[in-house]
Amino acid sequence: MSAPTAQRPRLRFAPSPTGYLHVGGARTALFNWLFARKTGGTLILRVEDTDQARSTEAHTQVILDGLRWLGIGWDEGPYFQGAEIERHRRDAEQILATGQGYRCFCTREELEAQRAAAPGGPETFKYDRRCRYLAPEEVARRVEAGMPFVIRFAMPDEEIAWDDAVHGRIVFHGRDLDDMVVLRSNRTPIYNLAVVSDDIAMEITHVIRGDDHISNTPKQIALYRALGKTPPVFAHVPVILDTDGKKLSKRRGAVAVGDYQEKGIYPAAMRNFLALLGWSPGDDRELMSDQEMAAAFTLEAIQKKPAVFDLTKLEWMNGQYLSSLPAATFEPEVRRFLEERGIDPGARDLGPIIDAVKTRARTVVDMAGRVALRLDPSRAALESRGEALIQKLGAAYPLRLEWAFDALNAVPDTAWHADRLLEVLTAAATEHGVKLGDIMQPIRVALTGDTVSEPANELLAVVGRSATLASLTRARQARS
RNA sequence: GGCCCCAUCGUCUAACGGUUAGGACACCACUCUUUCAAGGUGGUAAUACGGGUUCGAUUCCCGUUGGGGUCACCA
Repeated sequence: MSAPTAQRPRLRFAPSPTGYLHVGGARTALFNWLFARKTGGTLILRVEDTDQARSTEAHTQVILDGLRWLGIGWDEGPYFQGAEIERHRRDAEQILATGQGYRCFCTREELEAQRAAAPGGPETFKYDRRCRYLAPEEVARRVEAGMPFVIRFAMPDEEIAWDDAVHGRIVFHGRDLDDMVVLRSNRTPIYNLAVVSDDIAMEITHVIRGDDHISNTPKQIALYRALGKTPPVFAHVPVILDTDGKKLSKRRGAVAVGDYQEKGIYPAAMRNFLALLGWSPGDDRELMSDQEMAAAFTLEAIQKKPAVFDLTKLEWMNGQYLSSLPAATFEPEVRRFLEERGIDPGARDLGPIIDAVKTRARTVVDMAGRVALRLDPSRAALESRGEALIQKLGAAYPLRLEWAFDALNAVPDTAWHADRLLEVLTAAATEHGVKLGDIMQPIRVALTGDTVSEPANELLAVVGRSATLASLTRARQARS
């Protein structure tokens, strides 16, 4: 019962607008996107908003924005499931009309009572199918009397199996499955029916979705059969776990893609990292472009087991992107961050500063922070990563800053460039009988509050003469 | 509890019967730069357990253990 592989695959990503865009969902979208690009297929975005209670317009926006930020585009949509209720209803009626479904008059209260009284606990409750065998006259009488009813699907007592593209063959049996409701008493469709109805209407050929849908799949396959249609290829991708092996949760870390945007993760790095979470090209490549990933992508190469989200590796990978891309790539984003911090770089060209710091930055936020420090070193007081060095040096710290000050003070503004500054500082170190590093490192700490930066002479060149001298004076006085 | 899925270094993974079990992050060491990083080189570190099948199992089968998913008039 393999899928109808049409010439061009048709994929869909179908989020529910009941919250933010989860990184797991983002990765599912990414896999769909890569597969579509690999095969020349069409990716459709479908918003599954049939849960009126929880779906909101705002959530829909957040999800679309997240996808756009990540750089995952779609070819059709967004379509809204809620707009297709009439078709869902028709499909439910067809199931009823062909004898594959039945009216159930049991009330929620009755069902709840039965569930509560289930011997093995509420989790073990299965509907006893009492309405399935109601006499036709009785059904007619109740309908006549205006009794409310739902339409249930009569689950066939047969094997339901499929060849999952990532898991291989998965086998269920109809006897283990409930006679699920497909149409509520208020005539609105239940999820599984809506999904199947939509996937049929959209001629979806490949359903790539989360692992948590595995148990829905046999139910949906049964519905395809009932509607006389062939099911698509299914590919169930595993979930993403937190460092402690638990499901990624809001409490422990960032789960929404918006969180990563705020952290200063670069979208291409995020795509690269997410793709490698549960998938690999089969060789040792890690830093890959979208084109390379799409070319190497196959459903079969997706990992069966859940992957742990390693933020450290994401940041490493992000750093790789930051240092290899031109400064102009990040300038708009850096300006945005500066603005948020109330820093106005004016007309100054940020390019050279970004180039100076990008090798050492792991996130765009980190990068922007370093840029801010070079624009105005007086902010260094806010940093404290150089504290250990200052403690270690003790009285030598202000002394070395004094040497640096004297040497630099003699350099005229017109000669204030990296090469000249290196000569001057080297001479000063020699004169006082210390290593160059012994004078460079205190300068670095005094200006940035950090022990890590570009070469100190380059740093000074970017910061400028007056700001440098002012900073050295301030740092010295603070410590003497 | 029923049904289903899963199991290689701490983490992401490669090896789809024969490898000294490879790569990456992290960590450690060395190296380069008369400075910190970055880079380069090297190192520590894994096939959950027990049975089979086979000349030979990370790989195939069964079981155990351990994780996970799911069981609504939610999606």
